[in-house]
This record gives sequence, structure tokens and C-alpha cells, in this order.
Amino acid sequence: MTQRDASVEIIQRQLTAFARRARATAARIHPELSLVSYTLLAHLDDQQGCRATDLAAHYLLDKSTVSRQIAALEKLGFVERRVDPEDHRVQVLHPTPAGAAVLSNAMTSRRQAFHERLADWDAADLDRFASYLLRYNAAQELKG
Amino acid sequence: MTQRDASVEIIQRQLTAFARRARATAARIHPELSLVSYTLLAHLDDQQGCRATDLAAHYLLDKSTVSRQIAALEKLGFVERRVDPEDHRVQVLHPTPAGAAVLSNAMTSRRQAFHERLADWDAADLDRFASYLLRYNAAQELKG
DNA sequence: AGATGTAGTTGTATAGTACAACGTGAATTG
DNA sequence: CAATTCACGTTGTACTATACAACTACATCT
Repeated sequence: MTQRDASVEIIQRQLTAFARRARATAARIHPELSLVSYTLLAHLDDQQGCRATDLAAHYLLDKSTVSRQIAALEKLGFVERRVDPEDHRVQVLHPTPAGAAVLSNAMTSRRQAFHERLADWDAADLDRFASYLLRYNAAQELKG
Repeated sequence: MTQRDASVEIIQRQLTAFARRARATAARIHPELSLVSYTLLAHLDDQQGCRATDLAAHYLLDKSTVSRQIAALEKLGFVERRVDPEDHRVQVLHPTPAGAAVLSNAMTSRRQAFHERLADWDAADLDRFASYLLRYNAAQELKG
């Protein structure tokens, strides 16, 4: 086994370990929003509103899944729908003020948790780590 | 926002994006084993057998969850149980030859997928990326 | 106007998970 | 040593996330 193989093996294991823990971690950090709800809401916030179909496409989820997740978020009062006057089939989804508020809290908690975990890293390492992850995920997205 | 904040933000987003995709990726790479089954089986293989309780503790899963996962793996013929002669409550779990075989295939597929994704990285970057992930996850585990 | 396509919902099924209650065997202790 | 307590695992139950298929409603194109 080459050094290269060893590195890839470690990367694989560590990313997998992280993924396994992610949902549980999300539940701990922000119990009011699951990892998926959080993600969808964050996307709406980020994009200043978008359609259910867009969410489905972006996150490779079935539209029924998105429909139900959004229904749940709406029931919680975190998302509102605006029918597109141009095309009545379309609902443009937006976070409500309440939704924006919980999202902001969740983001703060997450950010804080990450900051704590990374507290003893120096700036250069953080920067490189960030760029490696970007590079890794970017390669990923090209392949679907 | 400092440079440091920006890096942490990127790390957070990218790790989250990875986690979101992980199950789907696992399903694509090795359809016969879910991410969890794969993980449990790999642990058994790695540890040369262990108890259900150990798996639950290690992966922060409820013992009932492990029990059912193991039951499913046993039904598929991938795991066998050996009652501990010292303590009849204990079942030491081992991969069967068939289990070791699918695991080995799955590991090969995963490894190959990772190698492909990381093909254009040079050795130094791979090495640093691996060490960053190790460092990140190690900090994680101390906190439970 | 009719055919085809797109956005979203709902019915149904499955996997993964947790918690609580339980059975069984081991260990401890009065 | 008998009784209690503890540890390991299973089973009942419930919930969430998810997919696929069938459907409704609207839009677009010919």
C-alpha cells in the first residue's frame, strides 16, 4: 500500500464517520430542526425563496419528500408559500419571520459548535482544510 | 467577519453537504449494504468480532437498533453469532465468509470511488487532508 | 381544442431509529 | 445460599425520512 492509498483510506473512513454522526449531531445542536429541514430552510433563506422542485433537484430528493418536509415546516409556521402569479402551478417558498428566526438560531448554534471544535486550529490550517473540502465536494457535484 | 470565520463557515457547509449525500452515495456504491450495515459489518471485520453492545456504544445507536440490524445481516447470511461460553448472555458477532466477501467488494467499490474522486490530488494535499479529517474527528470523539 | 408536459399532493410501502417492557442469565450481597 | 440487582439482548410500538406511483391542476404547444 502506497502512502497515497493510506491517505485515501483515511479520508474515506473519516468522512464516513462524520456522515454517520451528522444526523445525531444535528439533532443535538438544534432539536427543533432536523438536518434535512435545516438544509431546506437554509436553502430558501439563501436563495431568497425557491420552488419545491428546485429543492428536490438540488438535494436529489423525491418531490414527494420535499412536499412533505415543506408541509411540516409550514405547519410549524417556518415556511410560507406564495403562488406565482405568472404560473399558478408554482409555489414560491419563503421562510417566515419565525422560520428565519429559528434558522438563525440553529445557524448560530452550529457555527458555535464548529468554532469550538476548531478552536485550537491555526488560521492557515483552517484555510487549507476549508479549501480541501470545497475541492472535494466540487469534484463530487460534477459527477452527480 | 474574519478570515477565520469564513473558513469555519466553509468547513461547516461542506461537511454538512457531504453528510447529506452520504447515504445516497453509499446506496449507489454498494446497494446490497446500507451505510449502517456496511459500518457495522466493517467493524466486526475490523475487530475480529465483537458484541452487539459494543457496536451500540461505539456508534451511539440504541441496542434495539443494533439488534435489528444484526438480525437483518444474519438473515442475509452475512453475520453469525457465537455464544460466549464464559457468559451465556453474550453473543460474539462475526462476519461469515459471505459477509466478508460482500464487505470486501463494498470496500473495494468505495475505495475505488474515493480514489477516482481524489485522482488529481497530489500526495502532499491528500496527506494533509487526511490529517485534518483525523484531527477534526478526534476532537469530536472526546466530547461524545 | 386536444395532447403533452410540469408542479405539487397523496396513497402506500419500506428502512432506520428510539424508547419501554420484557426474558434470561450473571453477579453481588445480606 | 436466596434474593436482589445488573447486563445483554429481543420484541412491541411509534415515529421520521424516504421512494415510487397514481393523481389533480395548471400550462404549453401543435
